[in-house]
Amino acid sequence: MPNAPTVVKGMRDLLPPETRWFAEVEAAAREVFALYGYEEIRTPMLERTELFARTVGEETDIVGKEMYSFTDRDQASLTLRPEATASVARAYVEHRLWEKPGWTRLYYIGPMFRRERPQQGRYRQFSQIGAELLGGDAPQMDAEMLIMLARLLDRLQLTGWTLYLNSLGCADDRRRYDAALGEALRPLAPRMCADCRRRALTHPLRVLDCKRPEDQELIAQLPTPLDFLDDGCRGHFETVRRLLDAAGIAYQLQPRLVRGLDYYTRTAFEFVHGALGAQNALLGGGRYDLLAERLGAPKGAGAGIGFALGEDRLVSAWQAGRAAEAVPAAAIYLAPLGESALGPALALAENLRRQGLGVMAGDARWSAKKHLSTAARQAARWAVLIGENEINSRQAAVKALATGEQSAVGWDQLAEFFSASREQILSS
RNA sequence: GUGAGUGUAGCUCAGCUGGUAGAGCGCUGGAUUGUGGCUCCAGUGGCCGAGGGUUCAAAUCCCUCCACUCACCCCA
Repeated sequence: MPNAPTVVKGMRDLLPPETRWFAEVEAAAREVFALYGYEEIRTPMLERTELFARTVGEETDIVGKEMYSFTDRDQASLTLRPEATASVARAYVEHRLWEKPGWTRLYYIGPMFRRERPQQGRYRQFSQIGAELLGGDAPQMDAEMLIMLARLLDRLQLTGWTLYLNSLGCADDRRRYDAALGEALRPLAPRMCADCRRRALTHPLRVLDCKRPEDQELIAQLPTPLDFLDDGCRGHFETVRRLLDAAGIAYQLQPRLVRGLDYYTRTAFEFVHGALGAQNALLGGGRYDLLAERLGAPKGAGAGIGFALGEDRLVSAWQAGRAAEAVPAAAIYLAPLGESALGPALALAENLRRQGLGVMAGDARWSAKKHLSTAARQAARWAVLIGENEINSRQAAVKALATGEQSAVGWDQLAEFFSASREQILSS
């Protein structure tokens, strides 16, 4: 097929059975979120470019070079969302959600877009599952969110992850820290790698998570944000840690953990997983006490904490530890033998579906052999053959594909037959 | 944006220092007139990523481009 259109670079088709893994992950997430009182929010995939520039940060890579932006016909600059926290914060402010009683708990599931060079675990369209807990600055919120995340990963029976925890401090701390870091970096930077020398000027915090072993010794001499927490932030962080300990959530203190988005303050965290290659961040998040306020929420009402989980990465890590089992799209395979059987056969299938039984049919022109072969390879549990004999006797030929046992079942007894068999299988 | 690796059948790949294309899987049919996943047999299937160059001769050597992958960067 010459010149046939192909998928856009960095984007991919998710086919069965992979779509099934995604659906399972999403169902588990919804289930766990509900246990903590979270409800779903759906915001548009398109936002004003300005929203991301103001919240994510003008200087970040995401805003600087990774956004899919275009000018609409009315000259408005619009952008395909690179992340959803900004959108949720925007909606929180726009609909004055702080006026509702209690903290606001929202979760979302959906595609995000960043124009990066694709590689393992990194796509230009990728799905994130995230949640935001808004309306307060209590350390209890931070702990609740991390506990919920640990529960979600447990619910998915995912193992092999590590929680990294840090505190970046509040705005004042950050200012003092940035100054001190710049100071400390001046004599050391010339001895570091080219990337670090560049980062020392553009984004000093980033120097901290340089992976070059040669630079580690120098980086170890640099101050970390933890050294500059004021009493309030230190107390906040200590409480979060105490609550995690009490809940039995293991974590690693990672003073050099840095978050990429500008709006983060205080608690920052990341769950990494060993089976993900270079892009090992399974989910990341943190507190953003000023985000919503900057978008117009009254002072104090906009504080919150949130996370985003890379659904594609989660599915990939999840699948890495499981054997693929053949699951039928429908348990019953209907084999109409010949065009003349088609009418009654389809009516029968429809009757079964009315009882909640899944039925998939094969082409009436196929041979019985081809039907059985197809049924078996589609992992169906039963094949129901309807031909002239069956129509004359009003008895369907039902074959259990696992055992090969075949029996004649009256048309009216079919639904009952399958229901009974299903219970038998489930109880055995 | 930078670097490296790889492009041969629908898929996974073989094809040595140039002589004009192969396997396994898949798919179709048969062994089995209405009975399966196994087995056996047969068949189907490729402008060897694209363009140019060297040569009597290029999948193979050289150049350019394109695509994919991984890594850097950055992040979920």
